[in-house]
Amino acid sequence: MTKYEREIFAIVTTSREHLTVEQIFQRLKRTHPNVVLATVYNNLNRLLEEGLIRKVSIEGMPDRYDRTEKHDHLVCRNCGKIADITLRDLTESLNEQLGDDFLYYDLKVFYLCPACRKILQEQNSHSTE
Amino acid sequence: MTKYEREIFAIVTTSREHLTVEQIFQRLKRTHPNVVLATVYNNLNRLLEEGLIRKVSIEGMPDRYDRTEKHDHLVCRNCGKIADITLRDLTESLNEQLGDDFLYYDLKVFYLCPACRKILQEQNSHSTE
DNA sequence: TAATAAAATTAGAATTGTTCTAAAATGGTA
DNA sequence: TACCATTTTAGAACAATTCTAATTTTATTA
Repeated sequence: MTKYEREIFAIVTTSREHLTVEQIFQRLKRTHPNVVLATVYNNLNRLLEEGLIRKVSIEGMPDRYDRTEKHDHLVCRNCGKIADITLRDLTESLNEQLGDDFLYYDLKVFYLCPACRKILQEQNSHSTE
Repeated sequence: MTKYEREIFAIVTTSREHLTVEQIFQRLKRTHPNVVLATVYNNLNRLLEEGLIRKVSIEGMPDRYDRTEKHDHLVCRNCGKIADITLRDLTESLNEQLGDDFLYYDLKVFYLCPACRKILQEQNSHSTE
C-alpha cells in the first residue's frame, strides 16, 4: 500500500459521511497540499479493485465512497445525503427466492431527511398563504 | 404530452432492456431522423418529473430508464446488464424496522449473467493452461 | 551504494454524459 | 390571424472521470 492509498483509505473508512472524490481530495490536501486530483482517482480505483472500499451511486450525484462492512443506506430523496442503517439481512431470503447464487445486494431506502422535510414543509405553507 | 414525449415514453416502457439515453436516441431516430439528443434528454427529464418513468443508475455506467411498475433488478457485476425480477416485497418489513415513513426502496441484486459467467470461465481456464 | 526496473504520481488533454442558453419552430387559444 | 406558451434545435458549457506521457518515487538487485 502506498502512502496515498493508505491515507485515502483512512479518510474513506473513518468518515461516516460518504464522501465524494472532491471531498476526499480536499481533505487529503490539508496534509498533502501538492497532491493532485488524478492521484485521488487512481488510488480510489485501486482500493476498489482490491475490494477495500465500495462505491455508492445515487442517481444525479457524483459517486461516493464507503467502507465495505455490510450495511444498507437511507438516502434523502431531496438532498441526496446518505445515512447508514443496518436492516434485516436478505441473503437467506434471496437465496431462497433466486435459487441461483448471487454475489451481493444493494438496498437503498429513500426518504426525506429531517432537514429537508422541514424546508419542504415551510415552502409548502408559504405557497398556500 | 407532446409527440416526442409520447414516443420516448413508448420506447422506454415497451423495451425490457433498460435503455440508455443514447440507445433511446438511436431508436427514436429510426422514425424521426432529425431529432436531436437534447430533445431526448428534455423529454426524459419531463417524464421523470411527471413520474411516468424511472431512472436506474448502476455505478460506472450511464443512466438507464425504466417503466415504473414495482420490480427489482438483477444486475450483472461484469457487463452491467439489468434483468427484471420481482422479489418478495419489503415494504412491511421496512416499516416495521424503520418505524418512520420512507418513500420507496431500491433493491439491486448483483450476479454474473450467464454470458459473462461463460466468458470468465473460459478466460480462467486459458490462463491456467 | 549505484544502477535498473517497476510502480506511482503529476499535469494536462481528452472523453463522456449531461445541462444550459438563446434562437427558431410549433401548438394551441382568444 | 395574432399572440403567448411550450417545445425543439444547435451548439456551447460544464462536471465527472479517464487517459497519456513525462517525471518522480520506491523497490530490487548487482
